[in-house]
Amino acid sequence: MSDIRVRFAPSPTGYLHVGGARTALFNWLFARKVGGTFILRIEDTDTERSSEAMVRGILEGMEWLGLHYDEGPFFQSNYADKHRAAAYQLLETGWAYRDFTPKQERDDTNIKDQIAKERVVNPFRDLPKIESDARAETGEPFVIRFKVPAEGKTQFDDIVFGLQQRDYSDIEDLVLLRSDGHPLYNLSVVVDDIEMRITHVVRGQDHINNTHKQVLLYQALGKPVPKFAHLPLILAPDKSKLSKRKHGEIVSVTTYRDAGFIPDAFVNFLALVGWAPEEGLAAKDQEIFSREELIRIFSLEGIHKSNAVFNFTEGDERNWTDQKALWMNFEYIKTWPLENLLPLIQPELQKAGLWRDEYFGERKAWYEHTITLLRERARTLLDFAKHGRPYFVAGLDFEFEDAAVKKNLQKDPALKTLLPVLAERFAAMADFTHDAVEAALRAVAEENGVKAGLLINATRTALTGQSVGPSLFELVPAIGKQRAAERLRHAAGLV
RNA sequence: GGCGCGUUGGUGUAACUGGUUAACACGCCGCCCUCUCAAGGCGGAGAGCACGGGUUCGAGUCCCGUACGCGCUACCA
Repeated sequence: MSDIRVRFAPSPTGYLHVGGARTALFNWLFARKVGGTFILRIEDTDTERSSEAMVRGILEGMEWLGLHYDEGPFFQSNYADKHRAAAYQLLETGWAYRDFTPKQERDDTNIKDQIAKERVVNPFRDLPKIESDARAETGEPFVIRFKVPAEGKTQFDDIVFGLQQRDYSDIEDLVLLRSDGHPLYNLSVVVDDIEMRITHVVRGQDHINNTHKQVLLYQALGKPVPKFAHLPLILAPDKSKLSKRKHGEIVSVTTYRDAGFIPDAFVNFLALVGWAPEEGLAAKDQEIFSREELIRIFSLEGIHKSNAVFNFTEGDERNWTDQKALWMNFEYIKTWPLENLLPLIQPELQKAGLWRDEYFGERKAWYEHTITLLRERARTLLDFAKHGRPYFVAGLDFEFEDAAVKKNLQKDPALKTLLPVLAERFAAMADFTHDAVEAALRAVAEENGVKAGLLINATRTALTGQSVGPSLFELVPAIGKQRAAERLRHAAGLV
């Protein structure tokens, strides 16, 4: 195992955002690739916005994606003492100062804007230490601010964005400790990353500005600066930042779990937004990658700089999320090894009350064959219970779609007599196979002077209640002789 | 406003250190197959690489400017 250590550090917002999921994924891939350590740390220093329930959403998302962490979850709030100590250390070493400006004054946005615009130097910045200590002694409230040097600039070489520089004059004296003694984000992050010996910080591009501040903190604390890789953002179709408030459930990965996505498919999709394998590492134009392949070919250098758009149509039920993600899921359902797929389908059938343990035993062959039939047309895992219901229930415990009944059963009154005829023919068959069923059905059609198609489509609806589905002669044997005959007789009543 | 970053078809991406008619996938359209719907096969439309200048024999690839977009600009994270 190498000594490379990375972390994913979400704030507990109650759900794992797709952008966050990709950040987690890239950290995970990188760690696995180099044999490093992947750490999960919950940034809950803002106690007002944190709760256990909020954390659970994150954990659930990680779990579903299969992004297992080697250490954690750590909770940043547990280390507040260390963060505070660091703030006081910086105060002692002269890298920070007490700011006694009353809070009300600071909360006034007009005053704040003015200070920012005119680059007003904080009056407490150079308050003599003795005086500062004395005022603190009397109980006068203060915040601890970092003292950004007057001249010079920060710089770091971002793995994705290249050399980044910032004049000190463009960085404000950030608050390290609130007046209630609460440590703030930039300080906490740096102290924790030092403590956890993080070597590579891989996070969203929206943190680039913070990074300059953090570099300063590392230096003031006399610690080595880790390497940084900032990721481009994932935007909504209107190019605005993807947010739950604005875009709803589509941003939460649990939505994809609940919508019947295969986690590997979603991971595969996510990996390809903002990143592509470097030439030669993967087959040209390859897009389907297993986790193992992704780990093998992943590199931070392959991440690109421009933001990506997550393409979906609001209000469109079929294209409720990115079409390529949808396609990817379908592709996995269709082509994944059956033994991978089966464990994901079982819970879906159980939820719908369709599961029978004999699918593991004497009905195994039938079950697996039926699943291979259904997977051809399933777009999500949910479809196995939805479209598959007629295959798994006894009798007539499934829905007849109105449109299907109208289109295929009520199309020709002759079906009223033909369906029972077909039922009897089926019931009398010894060999209920694809070819035998086809021969029987075509014979009935010919004897009665109707087109086979009429009977075929009517039979499909009779047996499944649906107008679409697998090839009929595959379908009928899967339903079986008994149920097929029974459903055909029943359907005659619907004509 | 300030600071930073970005810009290849509708979307995601490709195009070795500048070198043939800018490639692939999703989506879209059409044809074939066909018992339905998909899938699959074949074909097509769709960007001349944000725009304007340069450098060069030659630029999507280098330089400058403009526009647009995005991020950050808290005693939030």
